[in-house]
Amino acid sequence: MTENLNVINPDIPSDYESLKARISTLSDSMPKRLLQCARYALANPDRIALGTTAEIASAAGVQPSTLVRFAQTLGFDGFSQMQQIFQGQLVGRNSEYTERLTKIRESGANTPGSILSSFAERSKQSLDELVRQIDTNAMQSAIDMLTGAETIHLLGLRRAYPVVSYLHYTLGKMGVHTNLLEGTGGILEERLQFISEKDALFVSTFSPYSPEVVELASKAFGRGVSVIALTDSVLSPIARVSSTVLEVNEAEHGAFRSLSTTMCLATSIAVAVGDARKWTSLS
Amino acid sequence: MTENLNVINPDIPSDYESLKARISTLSDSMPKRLLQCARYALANPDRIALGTTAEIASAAGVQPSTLVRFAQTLGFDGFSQMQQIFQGQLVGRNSEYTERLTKIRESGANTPGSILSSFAERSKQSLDELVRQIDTNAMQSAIDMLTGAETIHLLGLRRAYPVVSYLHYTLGKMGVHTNLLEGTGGILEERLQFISEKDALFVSTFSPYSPEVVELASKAFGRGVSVIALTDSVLSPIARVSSTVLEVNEAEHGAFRSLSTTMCLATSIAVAVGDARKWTSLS
DNA sequence: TCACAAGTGGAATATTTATTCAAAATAGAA
DNA sequence: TTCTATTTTGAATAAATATTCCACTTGTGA
Repeated sequence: MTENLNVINPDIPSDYESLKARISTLSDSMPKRLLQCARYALANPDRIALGTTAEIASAAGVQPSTLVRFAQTLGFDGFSQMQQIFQGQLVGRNSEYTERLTKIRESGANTPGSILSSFAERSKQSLDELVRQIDTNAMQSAIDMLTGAETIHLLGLRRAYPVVSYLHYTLGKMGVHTNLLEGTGGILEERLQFISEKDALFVSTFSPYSPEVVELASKAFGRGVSVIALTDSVLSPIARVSSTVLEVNEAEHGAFRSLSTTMCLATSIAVAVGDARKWTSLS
Repeated sequence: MTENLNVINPDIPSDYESLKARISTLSDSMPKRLLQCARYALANPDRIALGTTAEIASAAGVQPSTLVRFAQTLGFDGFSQMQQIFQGQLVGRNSEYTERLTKIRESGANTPGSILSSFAERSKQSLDELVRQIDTNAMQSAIDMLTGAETIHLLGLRRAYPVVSYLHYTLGKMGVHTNLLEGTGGILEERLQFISEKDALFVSTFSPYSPEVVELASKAFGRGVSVIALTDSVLSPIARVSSTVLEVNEAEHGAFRSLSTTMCLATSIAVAVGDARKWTSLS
């Protein structure tokens, strides 16, 4: 490991922006090969972040040792230390959120305001991730299935219940025929007979997954019903018994998870389905 | 370098999506530690991309060698080969993401992606607003009332129902005694008698406000019960009949509103109350 | 309960990777 | 040109990292 001195050494750029600034200042007085490094680094930051000295050096047309000298010229101990800055940049957008979060955490204890800010920050982060990671094909096929269904059956217990009850409300308001499956155990099982193959089953469950929900979905799926699952991981047991899986990583604060992101996705789906139904019913 | 064989070996996932699919398929037959790796990898892909076996292993609570076995189970030669897939994902996404966003904005059409990103964008704005505009005094007094209450009665219909049902679940999980008021009209009215003055009533309603909710809150308030209202405007009829008002401006897309922001606030309150109760019950 | 298979931990090893260093090359000044 | 100060090179070295291997543990079916 590197010395602790570095942490307080003001000569070491601590983020990508200041590193870029440093490079541009020093580039005037740089000899040929170091300039070559500078150009390459600014043009291919991703490669610096992920590559090894050997790979990068050969791509930039210099020696590995030159790369080390380059990093040292900029104030770093060596190449590895500089590389971390490039890696931080690659992780990208998240850095601004984590920065604000540490500020919130530093600023003090569990005041209502700080809890709220923390949840809000994480929710925003989580929303970004949602848009970035969403499988639009899966989303489209979910919407198609829900649009084509005669009745949409909705199933979700515990934390997932608010999600499906909101879908029930929203879809209902748009004139889509929905059926909210409630109750547990045997009562729930009995509902299965009312789900026809022309229908769709929208099911949601999060870790720790409700066994009764998975089981009912599994039986419906086995009978040929379109099953759309909204869950938190592809490892979810529901993933194996559904036609389409929508994955969402919910924001959390300590051990507690909000529903912000999940609700955003659910609402979007409801609106898309409502929209699609409107067009098909008009024709 | 690895053997060329790997390039044509169909058993090796070549991109992040197929890797995820592979993990999902094989996770059934995975023993404890490998499952642990699988979960960690899916939850922290960035760390897999950038970390060393030692770092990742300790973060995931396994041995470095287990990480290697995990990669081999998925068909890779070793950890390093698997890591490349995660790195590829990391590089691709930033550029892809912005690219996708501009495409969505340009097209303007109501594709699933555009609806989702619009909701997500507005939700983020709305969350910012929430943190900025929240009346922390009101929030604190709401938390105090809910903490001091013997039983917390929860009331909300239509769009507000998911909010209170989520509070019901979350508070319940923290050991807080709650009572979710359901039904409409006369049935609802009858519940009033079970609300004691030592209790608190958490009520939520949004425009167009449910008359039955306002009426029940009004009666409870008249009888001296602490009423905490979560609504969308200080002009809400519920504001005049409650001890504390929490206001939230929800994100909307066209005529449709999400519940992201409201859920964020509700969760924060639940966590704060759970926290406060823990301390008071300990003393 | 036993025997056997499967899985796991962690030290030992092999490999890769960063870094150093001294010799060689280059550029600049007189 | 010659001398000196810089810069570069690339092999040598040190550090780190991934991977293997085997003793040990855990689980399983008879």
